[in-house]
Amino acid sequence: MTGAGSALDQQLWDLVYAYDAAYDRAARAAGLSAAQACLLDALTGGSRSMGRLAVELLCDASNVTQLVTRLEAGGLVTRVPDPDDRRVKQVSITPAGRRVCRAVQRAFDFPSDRLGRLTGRERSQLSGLLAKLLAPEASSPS
Amino acid sequence: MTGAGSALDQQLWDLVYAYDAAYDRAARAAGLSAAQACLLDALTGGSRSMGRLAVELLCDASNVTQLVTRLEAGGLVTRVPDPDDRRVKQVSITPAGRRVCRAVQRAFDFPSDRLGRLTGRERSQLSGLLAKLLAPEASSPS
DNA sequence: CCGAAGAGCTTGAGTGCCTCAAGTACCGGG
DNA sequence: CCCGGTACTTGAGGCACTCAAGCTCTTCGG
Repeated sequence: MTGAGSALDQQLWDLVYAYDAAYDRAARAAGLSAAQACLLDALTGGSRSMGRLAVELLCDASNVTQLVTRLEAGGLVTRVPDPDDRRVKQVSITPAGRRVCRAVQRAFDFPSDRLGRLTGRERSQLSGLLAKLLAPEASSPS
Repeated sequence: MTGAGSALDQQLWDLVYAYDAAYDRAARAAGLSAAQACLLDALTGGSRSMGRLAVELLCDASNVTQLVTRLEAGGLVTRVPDPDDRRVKQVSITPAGRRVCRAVQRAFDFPSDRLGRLTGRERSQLSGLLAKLLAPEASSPS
């Protein structure tokens, strides 16, 4: 009725909705926004330049500037000029930032809680199905 | 390494991310924000009061006021005082609103595209798994 | 019938995310 | 040395969202 509409569509919507809400709650519980939590998480793998963060987070460079400014004000990241190329700023997570990041992960119990309801067999089934859903577009040949 | 971290966790994240992005693109292609598209979609089932919308969309009443104001300015919804209780405003979708809403649904090809990759058997498997994930908390007994 | 309590919506102030357009500082090649 | 391009920042502006106040209207007790 509503359009495309099988029950599966609805389930998918519900899942995404619940997931988003849970992530937002987890971030907020640690005093961050979802965007800030994402940025911080991206830094757990090591320093990144502003530009690289913009690419990874799929957003504008000036947006990264603002996010980093806020996080830096909170002492969660540092932003230092790269000696090799002084145009570049290297952003790193601080120990405090790492703590907060872990707090977010701990508070984000949605995946473990929910996936924990499945048996090992079900999990691998789900993984296979998701892989099929997520596979890159098999685009038409030239 | 990153934390909780199985491949399944990552797949779930990727799915949600792709889903969100697709919805946002679909809404934007129709000239709406995601929030506006949600509100419009909620109205396809019939008129709703402002308060009811706030409950359904899980947000503040004053937020609804603003969203409706914008949509009304675009001629996509109407807001008329309820004759039975003149405190209440009934919000309804207009024909133009319905058209835009359908445009969003048409542009939001993510679920049909992706779910369309599965066989009927796989879809019902997935549906079963999602039902398990989405089931309300089986809270502990007294 | 009146006045107080409360419901429903709006307004105003404030925050954050996000984008685009300009601007600044710096690299590298001619 | 100058010029084009790169990396980041700044400024302006839009939208989503929240909280506190305010307004209108209903309801209920006296």
